[in-house]
Amino acid sequence: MNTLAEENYLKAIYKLSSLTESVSTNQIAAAMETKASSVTDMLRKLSDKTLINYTRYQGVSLTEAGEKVAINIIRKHRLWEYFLVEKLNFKWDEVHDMAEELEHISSNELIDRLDEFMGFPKRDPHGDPIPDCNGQLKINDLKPISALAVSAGGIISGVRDHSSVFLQYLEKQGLIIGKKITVKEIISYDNTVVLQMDNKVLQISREVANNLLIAI
Amino acid sequence: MNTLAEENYLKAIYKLSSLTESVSTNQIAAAMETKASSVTDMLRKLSDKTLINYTRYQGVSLTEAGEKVAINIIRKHRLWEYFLVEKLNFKWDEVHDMAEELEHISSNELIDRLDEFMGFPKRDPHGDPIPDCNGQLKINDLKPISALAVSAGGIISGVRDHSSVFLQYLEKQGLIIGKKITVKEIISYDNTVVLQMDNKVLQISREVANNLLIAI
DNA sequence: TATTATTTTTAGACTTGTCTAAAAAATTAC
DNA sequence: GTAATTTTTTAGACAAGTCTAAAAATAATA
Ligand SMILES: [Mn+2]
Ligand SMILES: [Mn+2]
Ligand SMILES: [Mn+2]
Ligand SMILES: [Mn+2]
Repeated sequence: MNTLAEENYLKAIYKLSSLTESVSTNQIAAAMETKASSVTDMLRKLSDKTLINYTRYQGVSLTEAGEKVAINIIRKHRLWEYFLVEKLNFKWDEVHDMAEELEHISSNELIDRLDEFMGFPKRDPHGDPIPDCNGQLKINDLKPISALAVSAGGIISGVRDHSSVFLQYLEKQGLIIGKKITVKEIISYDNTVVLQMDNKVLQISREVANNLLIAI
Repeated sequence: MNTLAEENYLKAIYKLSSLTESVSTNQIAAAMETKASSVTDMLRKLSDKTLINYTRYQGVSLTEAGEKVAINIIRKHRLWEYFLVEKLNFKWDEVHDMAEELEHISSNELIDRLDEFMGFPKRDPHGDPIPDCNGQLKINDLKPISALAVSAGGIISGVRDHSSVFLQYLEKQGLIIGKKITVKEIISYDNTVVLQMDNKVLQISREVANNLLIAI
């Protein structure tokens, strides 16, 4: 159907589309760690397959067909991540690269059975929603800790940064999904956030507060 | 490490090596459903990487490094097949193409954990032995029903032909792994084999008897 | 052994996906 | 509103893997 490279481009465009309506060549190049000229070549190909809307110099958006493909890749990625963590006992910072390969296994029957085998999980290990087999995706209902006022709180439910270093840092601090936190204070000098969690008090930087999501 | 194409060639050469010591270009081309000229190109590449012993016009054999890679691919293929049948409830004639993709997922840590998750199975759904994580592979101890004399018998333990049509035929006849059979008669005209299984008597052709393996 | 026939390799071309360097278009600055 | 800057596209090249057609080596045959 679609090549591995095509699928990766569609996924990248889909993710960038949540930020801005129209996605630029350079944005895609940065996200995929490739050159703008390579992106242009691929955009023409995806346009020929009517997976994207593209006119030269005008940026791109996914067509309905393209969005369907992208969501399916994301479904596979997140289900495989769930499998790796829940069934094979990997840690949440170890699974991304494996899922990056597994998401390209073509069979939809396989992924639907895997979904069933795991009891139709709703979120991946990083708190991201898993699209169902019809491509329905729960809208994002999480917000960063940095959006909370003093004395507000909630349950840690996701991350915005998926890098190993960040995930390992969170785990070391005990800031894992499911934990309840309350904002005790926001230090005005540098926006450091002081949190209450269990019976501990801990400080996190503005940067961390921006990338740690809670359900309220 | 190695590309998908390289891995597929190494696996094909490994399998052909069990029949003849040295493998020819045309044998590989037939097995991979490709052209001899394509094979020659790839042989030079594999030779440069010292994964095969190759001198022009002389046929090829795997080096130790090449054999290690091949066995690892086969390990992955068979473990994924086992997973698909035992955990996701696929039938034994449905899993080959999916395993053909999954065998190229690179992580060895993943496959070792999958192995552990399933309780270190010894054979795949077709009765083929699964190499362990050190590349140790049980030697083939099965033989075709066609090698049995009248009144001899054994337990159905594997197949030589992995095609869907053959596997579906076997299932329809109830000739599945684990069943005990006895040879009642061999019809001399065309070598049809008359079998006793449970309380039934059934006839299979020479062709089928050649491709159905038993442990004695 | 000389002549066929078969197998294997080379030569040259094509596709996919990538790159660098240069040109063209769109933005931003003055 | 022209000039400088940034963004995007084109031109041309390369590696991987494949193909067809032709040449070279090996094997079979008479
Ligand atoms: Mn991931
Ligand atoms: Mn994730
Ligand atoms: Mn198989
Ligand atoms: Mn098998």
